[in-house]
Amino acid sequence: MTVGARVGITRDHPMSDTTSTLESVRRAKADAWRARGHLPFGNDPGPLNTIASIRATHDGHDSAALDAAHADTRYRVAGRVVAMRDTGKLVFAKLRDGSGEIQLFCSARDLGEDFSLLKEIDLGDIVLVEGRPMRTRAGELSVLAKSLRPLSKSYTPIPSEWFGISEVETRYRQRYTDLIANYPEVNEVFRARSIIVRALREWLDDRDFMEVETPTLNSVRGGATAKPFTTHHNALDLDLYLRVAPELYLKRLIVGGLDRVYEIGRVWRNEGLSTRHNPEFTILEFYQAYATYRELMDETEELVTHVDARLVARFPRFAHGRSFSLARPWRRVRMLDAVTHALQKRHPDLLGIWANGMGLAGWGRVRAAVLTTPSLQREHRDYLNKCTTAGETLFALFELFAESFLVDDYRTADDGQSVPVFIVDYPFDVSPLARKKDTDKQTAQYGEGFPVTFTDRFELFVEGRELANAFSELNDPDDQAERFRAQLGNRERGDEEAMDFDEDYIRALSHGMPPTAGFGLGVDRLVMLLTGQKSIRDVVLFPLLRPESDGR
RNA sequence: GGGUCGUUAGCUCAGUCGGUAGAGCAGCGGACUUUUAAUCCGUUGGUCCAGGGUUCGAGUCCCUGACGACCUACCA
Repeated sequence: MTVGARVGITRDHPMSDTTSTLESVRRAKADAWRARGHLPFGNDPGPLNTIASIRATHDGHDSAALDAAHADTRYRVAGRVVAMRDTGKLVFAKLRDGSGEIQLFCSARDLGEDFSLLKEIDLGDIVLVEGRPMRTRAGELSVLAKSLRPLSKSYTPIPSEWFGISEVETRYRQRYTDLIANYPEVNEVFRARSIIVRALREWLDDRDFMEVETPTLNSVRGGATAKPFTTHHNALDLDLYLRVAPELYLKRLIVGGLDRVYEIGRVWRNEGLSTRHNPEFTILEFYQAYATYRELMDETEELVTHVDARLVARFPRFAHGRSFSLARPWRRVRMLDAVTHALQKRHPDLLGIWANGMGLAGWGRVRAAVLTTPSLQREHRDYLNKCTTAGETLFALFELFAESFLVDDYRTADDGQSVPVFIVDYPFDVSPLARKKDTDKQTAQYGEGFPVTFTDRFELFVEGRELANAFSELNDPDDQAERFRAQLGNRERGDEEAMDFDEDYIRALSHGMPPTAGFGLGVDRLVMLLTGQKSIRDVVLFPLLRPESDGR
C-alpha cells in the first residue's frame, strides 16, 4: 500500500481525533477476534454459495415450506456486513457479496458461542456465515445463522448506508468507497458498462470480425487529429507517442488480408477535461473490407440497438425516462441539408445568400456575407474567419448552427423524444483519411461545380452527442500521401494536432487495399448515453484528477 | 484559459447581525427474541480547506492560495 494512502491520514496531520478513535475501537475489536482464535485478515473460507443463487432458489418459498424442507440445508455465504439491527437476543444483519444482499437472522439460541462475536463485528467487516434459509415474520428471506466466522476487519468505517457519499471528489478519488456507500446505483453503472462492452464484442464476433490488438506506443502520430502524450523508451533512446487512435494499424491489417478486424482499447489525447472528455478513453474501431459507409449506417443501427437490448434485458431501469428514442430507422441527413435546415430555422437572414452563393460556386461571397452579418456573435465570426475553404466553412456552419440543435431539429413524430441522426457527407477538407466521393456521385448529388468536395463519411449523433464516426476508407496511396503532406503543412502553421507523414502506411496502401469501410465509436460516451450518466467520470472507474495535496 | 459556486464531526447537512460550534446517522455505554433508515435512555467526538488581513473578538467580512463542481472556451 502506498504510504499515506489510508483514508484520513496525510503526511502533515497524522489523524484527526475522531478518525483515530473510530479506528482504534475497530483495531481493539480485531484484537478481540485474535483472542478468540480468528485472524483479523484470515483466508480460505472454503466453498461458498452466492447470495443471488440463494435468493433465486427460494424466491417463491414461504416460511412453512422453508422450515419443512430446508431445516437441514446449510448455506455458506461470505460478504460485507452493511447493516446491523440489534434487538437484544436477536440481531438482524445485512450481508452483501458480489451478487447481491441478504438478511442474516442471528439468534442467541441458534448461534451459541458465536453470538457474542457479533459485539465485535462492525459495519464493513467481512464475515462468513453458515446457516439455513428462512423467512422472518415480515416475510423477508434470510439466512438463519448457525455459525459465524470473521474474515476481514474493516479498520476504516464505511460511510452511512442511508446517506451514501455525495462529495464527488471523494467518489472519484476513492471509488472503492463510492461503490460500497452508493450501492447499488454506482455498482450497476459499471456492471452496465461491462454488459455493453460484452455486447459490442458479441455483435462483432457473430459477424466474423476478428479482435486484434495494435500498438499503443507509436513513433508516428496518426489516425486522428489530436494532441498526443509523449513518452520515452530508454533502451532504444526513442521518443514515443501514446496512440490517439488505432486506425492506421487496423487498416494495415486489411491490406494484409484480415478482411474484418476490430479493436476495443484505450487511446490518449492530451486535451482538456470536461464532463464529456477524459484524457484516456476507450474506443471501438472496426474495419470491413468490401463494404461502404452506406452499409455501415445499417450496421450501426443494428449494433447500437443490439447493445441496448442486452443492457435493458439485464437492467430495465436504464430504459426508463429516456429523452431519446432508438427506434429504427434512424434519420440520415446530408450535412449540407442539416445546415440549410438549421439556417432556415435560426438565421433566415443568412439563408438567401447561402442558397444562391453555394449553388453558384460563390462560397467566398457567402463567407463575406456571413462575416458581416450583425446578428452573429463575435466568437462565431472569428471561427468562420479562420476557415480558408468552402468545405471548412460548411463544416464550421454545421458546428455553429446545426450540431448544437440536433436534439431540437430531429424528433419523434409526437415530439416527445430526440431521434438518432446520421450526418452524412463530410467535406473533404476536414476528413484527412476518408475517401473522396466519386466524381459522378458528387455531380449527381450536388450538381456540377459545387464548391465543396465531399467524402463518403458520416457521424452519428444521439441526443446531440457525437457517438460514432465512419467512412469509406481512402485506399489510393497517392491521394493519401498528398493528404499527409497537407497535414505537415498544418503542423508548420502551428497545428499541434496534425498527423505525421506515415511512410510505412503509404507503403502498405501501395500494395493495394481492398475498398473498405471503417467505423469508430466512443465506448465511454455510449455507456453515458445508455445509462443516463451526465459525466464521463461516472462511467470511468478511475478518472484523471489532480493528485491529492498535503493541505487536504 | 475566463466566469459562478462550494469546502464545517467518520457520513449527510444547519450555523441568523461578527460574540467563541449544532442536528440526524455512525461510534461508545445501557434496555430489548422478528428488525427493515429498528426503537428507547445516556454519551464521546471539531486544524470550521490552508495562509494572511480587518476587528476587542472571524466558521461568518476582505485578500491570496489549494482542491472540486458547474458554465464557457479549447478540443473529436
